[in-house]
Amino acid sequence: MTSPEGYDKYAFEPFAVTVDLAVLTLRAGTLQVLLVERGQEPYAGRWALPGGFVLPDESAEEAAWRELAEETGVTDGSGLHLEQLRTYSEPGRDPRMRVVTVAFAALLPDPPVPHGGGDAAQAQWLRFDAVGPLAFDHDRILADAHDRVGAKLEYTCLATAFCPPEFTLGELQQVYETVWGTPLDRPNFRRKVLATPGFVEQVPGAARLTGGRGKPAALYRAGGATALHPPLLRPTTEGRHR
Amino acid sequence: MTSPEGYDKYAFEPFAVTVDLAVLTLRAGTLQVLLVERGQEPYAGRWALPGGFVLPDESAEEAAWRELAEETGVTDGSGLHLEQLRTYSEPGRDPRMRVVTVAFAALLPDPPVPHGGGDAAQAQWLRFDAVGPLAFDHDRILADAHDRVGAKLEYTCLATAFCPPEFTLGELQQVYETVWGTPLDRPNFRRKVLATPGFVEQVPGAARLTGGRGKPAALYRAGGATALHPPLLRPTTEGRHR
DNA sequence: CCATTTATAGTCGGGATGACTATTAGTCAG
DNA sequence: CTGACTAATAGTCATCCCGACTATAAATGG
Repeated sequence: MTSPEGYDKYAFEPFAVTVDLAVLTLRAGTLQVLLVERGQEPYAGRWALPGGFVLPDESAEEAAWRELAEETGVTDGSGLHLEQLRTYSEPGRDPRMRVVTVAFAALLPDPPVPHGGGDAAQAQWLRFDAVGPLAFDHDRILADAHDRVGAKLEYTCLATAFCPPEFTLGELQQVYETVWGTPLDRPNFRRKVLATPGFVEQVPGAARLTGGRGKPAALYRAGGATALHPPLLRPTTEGRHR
Repeated sequence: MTSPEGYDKYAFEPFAVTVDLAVLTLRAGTLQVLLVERGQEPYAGRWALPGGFVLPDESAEEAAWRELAEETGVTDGSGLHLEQLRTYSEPGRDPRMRVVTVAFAALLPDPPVPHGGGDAAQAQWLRFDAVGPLAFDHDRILADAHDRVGAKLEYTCLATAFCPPEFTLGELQQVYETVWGTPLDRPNFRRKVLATPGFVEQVPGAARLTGGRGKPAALYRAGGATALHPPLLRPTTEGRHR
């Protein structure tokens, strides 16, 4: 029997606890992931999610923020989304020893962080759809992160976490299209977003030319809302969602 | 630096890893939680979520199933929903030592499990809305479980996990009303559920009188679908969702 | 100055949903 | 037996959301 009351009477096995980060961003219209190349066995030469041990005096969340700063160089977490995904604890997931990992998903706007800011190993942005098999169970973690982000786009304002502080509705739409892998109708997307109170608010006078061509677009910033009601559902493909 | 590559070179702190279970059921039209009374400090005499250590050779999921069986006496997990919630790892959450807990939410149909089936301490069903302050951070875990279940009712078929194998639409509606704490319009609920392919399927000839009074209701069982498209949103209260 | 590109405005029909009303089929009290 | 009461089921109706589409505006580059 293993009741938590029995700390003194019953043995328990200590585990190593780590965090693993699925750091996602949108670069040049593609979804990209921050990965590090492993130098040692097991899985030497393979790509892996950045991560590390949880220190004795910090929570998994704090460890995740710390690792994120170490790998990307981000110093202020403002406008940056970090969210716990789930915990992976299969006994054999690390061949060396028993490691329980708390996985996080992090979302960054495009231009920032030239990565490798600190002493950390060379972290690299790779295209999400081009990552080969990763080390450990990181394929699974990354897939779960993608699923979660895709689902949360439907019913939260999460998409703005991929955007710089000011953005056009076209850029916001690109977030949805890229993560979901589906084209969306522009006028309908616009109508929906603007009809959701608190999703975005227009920056008064400003306008930006997306790349030079076409009519200049109005600039928006994230509004105060966090949830979308009703949700912005992706085109019906029948039966999704975990 | 705390790279996972440095197992041999860098120290890490071993943690105790536990699972905690928010076991929910619907009894007599109320949401109830399975709790155990603590006999020892800290929090002696307080109610706590059932849980225990993860054993060396099992995953957190396996530990959760084992604990669930120990506390409730359920032997087959069929028609029983167990889902990982998130992991709580704040350094001070257990005053005795560093304990990282992986929390789960479990959903059971009403009549089963007279609880305390085995050797475990006296597990008791308590009304969800009447639980006092719980031990450790279990209030938070329980609240998170309730939020999660409420949200998943909107876009999954999870509600059937609270129902016996065969149930009436009235009973299914009661699940929604009890968890959400909102009354729903009966004809509209019915229309919505029946219009969602795979949510429920009718049991051919059967009918049951809910309690004796009123017109007998047709019996249904859970269909093959897991997701609801479009979702069954709760009455607009503006701004929910985590 | 015309083709191209992108943003924005607006239209139209169908479907889902909220608010109701009506009917059916039982139990229970007298 | 009969009439209240209860609960399930059927149906109506207006509104709003949404997908599909057309049209216009404002910029660029030949």
